Amino acid sequence: MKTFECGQNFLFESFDNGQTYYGPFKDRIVKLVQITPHIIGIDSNVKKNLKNEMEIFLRCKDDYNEMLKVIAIDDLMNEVISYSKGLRLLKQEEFECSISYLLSQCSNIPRIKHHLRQLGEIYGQKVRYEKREFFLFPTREDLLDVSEDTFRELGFGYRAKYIWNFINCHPGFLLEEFEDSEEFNKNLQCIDGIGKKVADCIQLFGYGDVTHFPVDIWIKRFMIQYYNEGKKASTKILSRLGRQLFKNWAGYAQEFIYYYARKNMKIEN
DNA sequence: ACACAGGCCGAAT
DNA sequence: ATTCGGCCTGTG
Repeated sequence: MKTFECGQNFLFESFDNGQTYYGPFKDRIVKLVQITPHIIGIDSNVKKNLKNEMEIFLRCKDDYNEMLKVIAIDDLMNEVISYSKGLRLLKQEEFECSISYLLSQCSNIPRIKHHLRQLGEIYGQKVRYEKREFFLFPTREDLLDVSEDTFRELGFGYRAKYIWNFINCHPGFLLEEFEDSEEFNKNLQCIDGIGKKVADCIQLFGYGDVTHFPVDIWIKRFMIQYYNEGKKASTKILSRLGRQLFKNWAGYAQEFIYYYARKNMKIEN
């Protein structure tokens, strides 16, 4: 399932080469099965309100075809789309998402997954589901008593301070709502350890604001090569460019491009 | 063994 | 407004 192979979520995993994925979502373990290219089967150890929760998680209300039309701005994007089509953007749980992207900086996917799994195994609730053992991701409250040193011992390195600070110094953060998308973005960047890229990711994947266009190293390579005549540009500039090109669906374009770029672009510079 | 990661921060241009 | 070194440490 492309949705879980494009680096937006770190805790869902497949046990059968990609037909079925299991992972934590809020208070439960969810199973998603690709039945046909267009149909996803859903199950969970907690059935209550499952359909509604999954419609939000999988962003079922988005007009996928409309989105495709808007981001198909040229031949290149048509190629990207035909390669990445089927991928769904997720609207993840806010706290887990924030911690994930705070940990992601200057790291790599296997390591990020390892760190997040450790948090689950130590501080999250254990759940048995279909004869397997899973762990929910801890809530902010679950992590209030954990010291910065402990996070360091888990291998977070200099990110330990960011994580501790986020948990302990921004208790109201998740509840805050901002009318203005830009204002929220700036407020996120005021938090220690959150810069432009991480703020964009949290806003896009955690708060469901698909107008944002996070620029990581892969997006940067792609954008510079194809939409900036090979000239260097800052992530800030490229993020703005992405939003100009792909309008209100920039977040989808970003994930489509990411999936495409990781598989198809050679590493240069 | 030893650079290098899906950045951020602060200081110095 | 842009560039640069340092930050931690698991992974390749």
